[in-house]
Amino acid sequence: MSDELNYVLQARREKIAALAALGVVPFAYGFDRQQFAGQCAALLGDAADGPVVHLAGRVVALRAHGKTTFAHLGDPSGRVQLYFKRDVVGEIAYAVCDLLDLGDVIGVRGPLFRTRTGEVTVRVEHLELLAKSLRPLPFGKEEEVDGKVVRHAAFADGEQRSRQRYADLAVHPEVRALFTARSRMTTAIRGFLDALGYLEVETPVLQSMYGGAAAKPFVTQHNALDMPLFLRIADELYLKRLVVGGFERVYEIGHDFRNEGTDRTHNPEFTMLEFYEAYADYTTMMGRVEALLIAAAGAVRDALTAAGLASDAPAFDAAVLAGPFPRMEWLPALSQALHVADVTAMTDAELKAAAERAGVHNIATLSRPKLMDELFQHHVESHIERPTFVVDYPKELSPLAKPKRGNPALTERFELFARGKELANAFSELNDPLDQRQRFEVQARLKAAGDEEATGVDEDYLRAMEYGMPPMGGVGVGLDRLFMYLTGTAHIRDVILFPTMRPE
RNA sequence: GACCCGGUAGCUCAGUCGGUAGAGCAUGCGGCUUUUAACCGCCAGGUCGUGGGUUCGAUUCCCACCCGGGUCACCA
Repeated sequence: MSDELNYVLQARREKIAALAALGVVPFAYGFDRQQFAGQCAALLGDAADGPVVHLAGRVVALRAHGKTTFAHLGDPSGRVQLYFKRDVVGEIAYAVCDLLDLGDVIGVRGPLFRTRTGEVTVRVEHLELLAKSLRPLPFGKEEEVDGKVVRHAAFADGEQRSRQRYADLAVHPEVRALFTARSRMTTAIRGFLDALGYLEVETPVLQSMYGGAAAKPFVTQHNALDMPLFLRIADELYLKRLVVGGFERVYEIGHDFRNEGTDRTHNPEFTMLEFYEAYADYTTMMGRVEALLIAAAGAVRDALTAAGLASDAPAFDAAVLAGPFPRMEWLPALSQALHVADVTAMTDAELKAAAERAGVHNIATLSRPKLMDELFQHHVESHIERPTFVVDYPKELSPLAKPKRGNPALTERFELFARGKELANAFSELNDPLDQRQRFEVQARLKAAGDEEATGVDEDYLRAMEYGMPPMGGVGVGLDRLFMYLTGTAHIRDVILFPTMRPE
């Protein structure tokens, strides 16, 4: 998009001069707003005439009829019609009205009344231009059909809507409502954890050693210290240090960064919730996750309902979200899906043949547990529709989880799935520093062998653990994906205000 | 990273089997003092993503690149 002034932009700039000739400054310092558009209907009630209102907002529709003009003013509460009549506002103000454009930010004052067609309207007596719009916002025209708003020639280019989210938001109230719902969801999650005595903390984004997950990091450089720093790929190791320190229930909501490709479920920076609770095991955490999800869904449902956006998305599905969520054991579920008595009894050749049929790639390079994991993803995970806990993962797939009591081949780990996607991942956390050191060393060897996602030995973390780390349960929840699930949104870019994109 | 699709006016799109492009809305001008996808009339508006190539001539065909989307790979 060029910044050269085309005829449209030029015309708006010329209006600045015309306004100056009328003695009007096109950019104000403030306005004494006393009501919102959404209140007007109630203020007028059934009467033909109502009280004077002071409103501010953006001109979202404009219809000039010579010596009268109709417009709609949009503000955070909704929109209301404005009626400008030359005999009422006066010559000067009407001249200003004639210079109004779609998108201008204005303040108005005047009494409410009802038009011939019954619409609640402000009979504008006083008009203030608060910010002249010098660039046309991509408003579509709207009409009401059977009570529903139909938008014509709307701003539809997904790329531009993401790049210019300010314009997307300005012309699409329902997009504002969606992001409002996201904010309410986060608030509800904070409230849920705070009520349980959790402490919200902040841990480093810039780390000299990254860990807590397997992912390629972003690297940056600290000039004064002359050293490389990594953007965190997980919060986990710092939060668990805090449990050692005596903060027994901690959580953090923040961005993690992973240097990977983008697609409909991946953005290089994304919002992660992690929470850790001393003396809890994964069973306790399962209950926490279930209650947290229900609380989050309630907040999303309430916010969307308030905006008139009730739908059939999962947040509105009482049956799905009532709990308790079904539980499914990893090994028996896989055995059942493969129609065998015990998947662990299958030979390597049988597993590979099954993987072949499932369309798994690079089968030759995969270990037995990885093959089984691929089969699990293909045959089980992708078919899970309603929120379901998958419990007790094989040890090889869960390097950070404690062995399962009574069956050391498994770990005390669960993941929550819905609509075929992972929503949460949790364990009874490993708190044995000797075991932890061995696992770090395995990672270090992988890293030395060229594995870009492996991490090194975090000596400081081991030192913390050696001081004595209480047993604890820990959970990670990707909030972008949780919100996507609850709202039925297909693309992560549609739930992130400013998704990562190449520059134009 | 591979493959497929797309990029034309401010917005939404059409089109040119190769002869420098159209519509609706928006903008500008004129008319209209209760309209609501307001209406009526007139005008203007485009390096057809960028750079090369073929050609008398390229927005159209070819190549490369840029940006986006989709599928796959990757993402324990």
